Amino acid sequence: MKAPVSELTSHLGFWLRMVSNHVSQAFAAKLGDAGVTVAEWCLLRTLYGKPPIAPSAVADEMGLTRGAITRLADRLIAKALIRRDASVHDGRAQTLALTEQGDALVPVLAELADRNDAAFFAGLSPAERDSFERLLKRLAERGEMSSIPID
Amino acid sequence: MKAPVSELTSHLGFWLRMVSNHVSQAFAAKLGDAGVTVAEWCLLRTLYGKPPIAPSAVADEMGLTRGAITRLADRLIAKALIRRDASVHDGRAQTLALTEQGDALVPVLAELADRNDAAFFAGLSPAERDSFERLLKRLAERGEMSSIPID
DNA sequence: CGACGATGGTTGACTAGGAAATCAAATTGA
DNA sequence: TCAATTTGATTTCCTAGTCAACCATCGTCG
Repeated sequence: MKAPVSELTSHLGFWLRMVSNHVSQAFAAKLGDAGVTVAEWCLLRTLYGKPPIAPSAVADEMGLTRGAITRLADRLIAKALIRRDASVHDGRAQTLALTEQGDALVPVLAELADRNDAAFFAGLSPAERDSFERLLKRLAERGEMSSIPID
Repeated sequence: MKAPVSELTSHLGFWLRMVSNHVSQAFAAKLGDAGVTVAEWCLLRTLYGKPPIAPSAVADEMGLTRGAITRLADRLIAKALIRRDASVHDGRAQTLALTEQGDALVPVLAELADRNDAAFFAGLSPAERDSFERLLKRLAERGEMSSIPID
């Protein structure tokens, strides 16, 4: 007697991904209206309220490669939302920082993020939301997850 | 007095994505050892135990475009795991079906999926896992999510 | 002091997906 | 019946990542 092959839907990971994708796609659509992608938002938010920071540090924080940060930064520079300057101390190094426009945009996008999150989890009671958050954070901690999730 | 701009980490969606990405990446690595991607696994599992099915139906089920299915199928055909045949009834239509090798591989990959899921959620008690699943399914139902989540 | 390995960043080749144009076959209707 | 529309699938072009090769500069040590 052979065990049946498990369904895709029999895994918690399946439902996790399903819900996660929908939340992100809804958020991506809202951000899209504002002319930025999710990755761009993450970079903007990462730079917000901090002194200029090295691309390599951003790469570590966001869990992307340096090459990805170079290109991501290129796009945001083209949109005049961030600035790239040569480091004073190190001829190889660069720093990334928000422009005034970028700085002004972050609160607007943060508001979108707040609303997206609220809308999606409105179906849960406060107690359920709390429980959900606790479980997610426990899984994150246990799995030693740290970098900002992009895709 | 201005409200502070919310942190990335202040959103449930952030933690959801974080955990979801780690589960998927761990699974992707395991599948990678077996020579397939997550999307390929989803397609293989979708074809398993069914009569030959149209690419367009697969696209709907998996939530990918038809173009994506064409290419995904191309890759799996190159690996001799699936077969594409012209429909008898309709000169435009094709059907996709597992080859013998594909059929034999699915249970192996399903086992990987089972183990990946079990390992990741081992940190939760049965009651917690149950609660987590219930919440995810409620969110999925409420958000009218149906297609298989790929990325 | 000067060569040489390490480090910071960029670039090229590749992968995987989406949107829209395209092609061929089927269906519809005047 | 046959022209027009619709439908199934593929293809082209674009976006956004990775990996690995590369370039320049820094720091070290002989």
